[in-house]
Amino acid sequence: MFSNSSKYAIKAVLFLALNSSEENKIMVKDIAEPINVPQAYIAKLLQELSRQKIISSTRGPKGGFYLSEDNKKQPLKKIVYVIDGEKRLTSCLLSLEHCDEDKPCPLHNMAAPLRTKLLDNLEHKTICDLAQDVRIGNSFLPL
Amino acid sequence: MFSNSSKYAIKAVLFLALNSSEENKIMVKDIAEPINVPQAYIAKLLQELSRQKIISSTRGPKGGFYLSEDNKKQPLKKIVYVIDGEKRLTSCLLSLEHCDEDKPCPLHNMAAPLRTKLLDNLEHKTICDLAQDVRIGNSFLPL
DNA sequence: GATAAAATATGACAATTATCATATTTAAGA
DNA sequence: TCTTAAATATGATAATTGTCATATTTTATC
Repeated sequence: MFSNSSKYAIKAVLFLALNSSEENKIMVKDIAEPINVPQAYIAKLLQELSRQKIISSTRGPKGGFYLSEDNKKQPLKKIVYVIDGEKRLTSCLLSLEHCDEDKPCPLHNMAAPLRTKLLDNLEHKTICDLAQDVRIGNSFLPL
Repeated sequence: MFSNSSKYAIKAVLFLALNSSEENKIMVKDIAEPINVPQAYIAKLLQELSRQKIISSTRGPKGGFYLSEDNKKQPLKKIVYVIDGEKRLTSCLLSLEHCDEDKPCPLHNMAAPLRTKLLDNLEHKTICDLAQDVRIGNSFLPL
């Protein structure tokens, strides 16, 4: 479904949503440990997310990663698209060129509606929605 | 979603469902071409499927691959499980150990019901169901 | 300014997955 | 029984993804 990298990225961003703010930046080593991802690996992903403006960062002493209010309003889909690329979630289940609603491939009718629904969820669920679910006990850590 | 190998395997099995029978076996080279998969690659997959009794084969002159009546009644899920393993379709979306209905991870509520439905479809849709869809024009080739 | 603490850029290494090649075994038919 | 045509077993190579290491740049503070 998602690549390992996307899973790690989602975990990191959710952690930031729950624990960081513009006034409370978090260093990569303090992110890596609680989300159970190797530090060097998550560092690379965080850099990419930062470059793509999905998360925020400042360097130097007292620096670190955090989510701005704007960052928190982004849909989950953005994370996956940046890390895995769009195709991973949207291409035909059999990777056929000529599969669409008019000429559905043999798996299309069975799976496409479900995937469309998933895409829709990823598009409308924001980072802060996810964080809120955790806060009110609709979903659970640890990551 | 599925690995490349699973996609290839599904295409090959569906091709056999539509074109082979115990009396009409098909050689690997005559499968590879119409489904657009490299011959050496699909050969290896067909061997694995045969070993797992998902398809049938005989060697020697006049040999080849085919589906027995029993083979055709198998659900799609079998193919994917044999090639990709069960975990690929059933493990937590974030690969968390402690995610289940009681303690759903932050993505679980959003995605798990959809995946359950997909699993259910894969379990109940048989090879011959797929072939029938093609025959009656509910879905389309080429593969 | 000098120093130190942080992210950033870059690239090397490892593991997994995809792809290709070939020698061996089996079965049909002359 | 010999030859030939097929799958089978095995393993080599290539590409992608995941993992790790480190030199560079930026910024805060003394």
